Parts: sequence; C-alpha cells; structure tokens
Amino acid sequence: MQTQTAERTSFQPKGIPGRGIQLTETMNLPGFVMEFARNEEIFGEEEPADFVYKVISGTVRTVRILSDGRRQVAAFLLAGEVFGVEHGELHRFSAEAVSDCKVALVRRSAVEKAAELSSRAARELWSLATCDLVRLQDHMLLLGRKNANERVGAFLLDMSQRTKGGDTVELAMSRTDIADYLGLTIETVSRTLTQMERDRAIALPTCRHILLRNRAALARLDS
Amino acid sequence: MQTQTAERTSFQPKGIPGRGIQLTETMNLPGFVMEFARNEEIFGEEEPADFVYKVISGTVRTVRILSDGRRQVAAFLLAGEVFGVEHGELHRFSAEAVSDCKVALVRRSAVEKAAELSSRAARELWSLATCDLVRLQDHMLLLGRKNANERVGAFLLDMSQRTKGGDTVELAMSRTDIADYLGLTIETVSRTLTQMERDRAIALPTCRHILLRNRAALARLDS
DNA sequence: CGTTGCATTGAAATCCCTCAAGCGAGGTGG
DNA sequence: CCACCTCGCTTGAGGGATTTCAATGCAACG
Repeated sequence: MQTQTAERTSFQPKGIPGRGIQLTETMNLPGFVMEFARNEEIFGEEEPADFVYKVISGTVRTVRILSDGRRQVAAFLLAGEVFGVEHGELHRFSAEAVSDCKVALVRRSAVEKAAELSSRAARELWSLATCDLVRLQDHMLLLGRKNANERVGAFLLDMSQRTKGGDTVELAMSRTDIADYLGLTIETVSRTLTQMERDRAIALPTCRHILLRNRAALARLDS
Repeated sequence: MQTQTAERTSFQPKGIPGRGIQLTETMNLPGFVMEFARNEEIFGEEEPADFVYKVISGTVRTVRILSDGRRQVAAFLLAGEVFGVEHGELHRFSAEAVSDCKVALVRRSAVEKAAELSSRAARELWSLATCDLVRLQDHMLLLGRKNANERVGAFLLDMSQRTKGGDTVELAMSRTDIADYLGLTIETVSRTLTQMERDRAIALPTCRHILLRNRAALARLDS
C-alpha cells in the first residue's frame, strides 16, 4: 500500500515548472505535475497540508483508517477534480493513487494568496469546499440508511455519470476500494454485483468493466 | 413534525432589526432573530437558500429524508454554530428545531457581499465550510465502519465536548434523533446505552441526562 | 507451470433490525 | 385526585441482512 514517497520530499517539479496549473476556472497558479504509481501514497494523514492537488489523469482515493485497520474511502477523485484542501495545517486523511495517475500540485500558500487578492478566486475556493459538502452529505445518507443493493446501485450510477461513458462503466478501483467506499465488505459488493447481473440490471464482461443494462432498476433503489 | 412555517413567509424581524449578527469572528452583518418551537421546521429541503443561519440558543438538526421515510440526521447544531450555507440556490437538506430555540438569520446576499469586499470575511466563510467537511468526514467513518457501541460512544464524547458540561451530558434530542444521526435504530441506541450503564461506563439518571463515568471505556471504542 | 493478487462463491455466525409488549412521566378532563 | 391517554423510552424474542471464515476460480506474470 505505502510505497516510497521519498521522492516527494525533494519537491522537484516533474512537469513543466512555473507553467500555470488551472486549479479552478479563474485560478491559474504556478505549480507542477507529479506521477504516482498504482497504490502509491500521494500524501498521508497528519502530514502538513502544504499543497492543493488536482487530478490530471487517473483516479485517486482519499482514505481514513482506524487503528485496527478498518478503512473508509472518503472519495474517489477523477480527472479534473481537486483534493487535499484542508481546514487546518495538517491533512485529515491520506490520498493514494487508485491507478497510475498524474496529479498537479499547487502550493497552498499560492492558493491562499490568490484568494486574498481576488474575490472571484476566494469564491471558487469556497465553491470547491461546498461541492465536497454536497457530495459528503449524499454519501452520509447512503452510509447511514441504505442497504447493500442501494449502495452499489448508487455507486454505479454515480460513476457512470462522472465518467460520462454512457452505459459503460470502467472501474479503476478494486472491489476492496468499492467496499471501503460503500461501508460494505468486498464479498457483499461482489455478491450484489453478481445478483444485479442475474437480474439483468447490469452485465459484467470483466470484473472492472460494467455495462448498465437497466438504469431504472438501479435508480429505483435510490430515493 | 412539520408545524406551521407560515410566519416565515412574512420575514418580520423578530429580534432587533438592523442590529448586527455576529456570524463569524469579523462578519457582523445585519439580520434578525427568530424563535422556533420544538420540532418546528426552520427551512425545508429544496427551498431557496436565501439566508444563512446561526444558532443563538437551543439545538437544531439538519435532516435528509428518503422517499420511503428513512431519515438521516446530518448534524446537530448547538448555540454559536452556523448552518444553512449552501453551494447552490436551494437547500440540500431541511433544518428543524430539536428544542425550542432562537436562530439568527442573515441574508445570503449580505454574506456574499461581505465576502466580496473583505478577504478576511471570505476566508472565514471558507473556514465554515471546511469545518463542516472535517466533521462530515469523521461522521462518514463512523457510519461506514463503526459498530453500535463505537457510534454511541463517539456521540456521547462529542456531545460532552461540545456542550462543555464536564462529565454531564444534557441531551436535547430524542432517541429517534440520535438513532437517525448514528445510522442505527432507536432500539439499538437504547440497548447500547443500557449496556453502557451496566458496564458502569455511564449513568442514566434520566433518559436525557447522561453522566460519563468512564471516558476511557467510551474512548477505547474509538480509533 | 507455479505463484500472486483479485474476485467469486458457499456456509455459518453475528450484529443489528423488526415486531411487539410493557413501562413511566406528563398532561387532560371528568 | 384519579383515570386515562399519549408519547417517548426500554426490553424481549425472533428474523434477516451482512459479515466472517474458508475454499475455489481465474487472469497476469515471471
């Protein structure tokens, strides 16, 4: 899970240094791009939150872990999405590469200065946070009150919408990641998907490649 | 549950109109105070989010409901806490008075203008959102990965800390509210509290009045 | 061709939910 | 004042959804 992050400590711009990173619509700030291999840690819990991150390509997960190893995936971040924005000085969760991916880093101080200078930037920064809030609230309802079928159904519909692949969903993440995101076990996720296939709601050409055959049936599980 | 909110539609300042509402440290904006009776709705899901709210006294809950009636309490807001800040034009959840309470209202437009004019205000507004994020992330871990004991234990410790009542916790909310907050049933909450009392971790002089006798035992349940 | 890392499947166990009854405090009316 | 009701909380018994434990399948890789 945690491979070396030693290279991080040197902070060598891996991309085009000084080139602007389009963090939000109007915030174009200096930064650099780094690549992370599958399962590599991007930052760890309790580490200083000196950067703000944006996924360029690939998929990232944010994770919280209990002392006994129980794990909760807080979010999956797809290309174009921003993460690592924190309230305090430290990260409250860790971030890891689900697949090999490219991530843009912008100094937090630069982001804060931009927000200081431009109310438009400040508003966009606030918008990032409140977008996250909306997502988290929905997810809280899912974790607190939905059963396994509803959780998996909502997950597939959400991924389908976000990846814009029509009825085809390419999952970058493993069953374990999905389970930890949905508050289930890997076995329950697997069984639920199998059952959905039997019910002709989906097709599973391969385990990472899912075809939505009956969105209505999946949506019916939702509120 | 939903008593009349008709009086809301007139928006008569109930407090000292024009007097500043201390929304955050530096944001002192014109607004007014309203009182809500126990279980009265403060605003509803899908209603225009024209105001930002701050609890003056009493306790408020924010709620999301599934079509079949399943309910998730997203948060309990205590005196001094701000709620109703939204990403879009509409509220994504409803807010109700847990107990009789006083709530200050500030026009959203006023808040946005303040954030426009002062980067300090903008930063504080952002801070409100990210504070919520931290809380929601913790709660997500609770809902996704903790068992009934851990959930109730964490809830008691959290309430104890926030109400600053030492080892005494006065619960403003019913078992139903607690259950819907923790993603459990009312019966499980009740049984868990009873068991904690048997284990001498807490005492229950009355059902709304809880004494923490062994914080370590409660905390041990946490990560 | 064995190994390794997921994913699937089955059987048994468990935790929590559901259903149902009882209890106690508070309010109301006779 | 007491009977009566209501509402919220507690308690019990039984059941069910999900987890746990264990085995198997399967594709990728050296």
